[in-house]
Amino acid sequence: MDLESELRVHDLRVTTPRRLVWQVLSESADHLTAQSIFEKVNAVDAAVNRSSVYRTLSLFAEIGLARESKLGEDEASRWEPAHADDEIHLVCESCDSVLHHSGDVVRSLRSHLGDHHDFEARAVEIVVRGRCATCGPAPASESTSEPSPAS
Amino acid sequence: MDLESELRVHDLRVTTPRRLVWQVLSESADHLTAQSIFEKVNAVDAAVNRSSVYRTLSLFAEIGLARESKLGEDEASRWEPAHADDEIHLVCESCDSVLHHSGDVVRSLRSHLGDHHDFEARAVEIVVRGRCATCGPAPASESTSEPSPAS
DNA sequence: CAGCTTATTGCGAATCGGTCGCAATTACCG
DNA sequence: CGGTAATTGCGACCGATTCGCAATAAGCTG
Repeated sequence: MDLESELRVHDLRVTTPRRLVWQVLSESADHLTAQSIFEKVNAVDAAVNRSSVYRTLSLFAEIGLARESKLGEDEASRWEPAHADDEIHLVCESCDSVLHHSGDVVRSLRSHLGDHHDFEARAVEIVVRGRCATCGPAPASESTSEPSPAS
Repeated sequence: MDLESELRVHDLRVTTPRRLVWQVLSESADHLTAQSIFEKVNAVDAAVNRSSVYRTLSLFAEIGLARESKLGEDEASRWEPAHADDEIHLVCESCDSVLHHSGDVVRSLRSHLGDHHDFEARAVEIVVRGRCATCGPAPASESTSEPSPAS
């Protein structure tokens, strides 16, 4: 996806903060916090301010380049390049990894709500917290901790 | 549900803040913010502090009396008496009402993730934003009028 | 390239939801 | 009626995010 043209389409200027934020965002596979994006950007160009990063991120969200999601029960927002809307987040509480899953859940939920409950779904947000395949199928009956707990 | 016994089961003391918070929480049908709960509680007994309300709410969440959810994209957490886990929130962006919906979505999502993806779901959170039945099935192509913003 | 206009930035202060440390209370047990 | 640990009230604190405003610079236009 081309940042420049995407910005131009919306009559927005191509600036250093925007270029850098986009670079960081699209290069990282992970779900980053605004803070860590700021740090990465700042490491490249110390002149870029935190506010600009925040402003740029919400701008990107508006024009559909980025997506914000609150994954942790408490934590700050996480950012990622925009995806298809039908993505749900699987957050592993053991290793903190975040998987994407796109199935027909969202689609069928949408139509179910529309058909039977007259509710027109616009945005569907699904976050599932649990344990991923790598961290073992079942949490030991007691110790609720990392894959290699110090017993 | 009986607050006193529920607290006693967990070796917790029955105090004024806890009694009042529970009263407010269970009497209101709505999804309240900690702030508004504090205000209501405070109106009854001005001696109750904000911190206590926060502490009480998270305590209630821990012992399964209350449930916290982030409904708005940005807003503060909302609180409600605990429900079955299989509840999803339908937030109407036109009238701001919040409906509950319990279907097998959650259940089937759980088993699907478990069966096909080795992901053991613990907590499933689904928030659907859109338009409720009352606010009209389809948003007029332009005028985003609010039929009856209420509750 | 120089000049102009105005979108965007940097800066720092402000806001806001929520948490914390600690001394004063107070619920509950005997 | 104590004794004692759980809980509270208080106020300072925190981290994420936002805001106002003057300075800067992107993108014309000539």
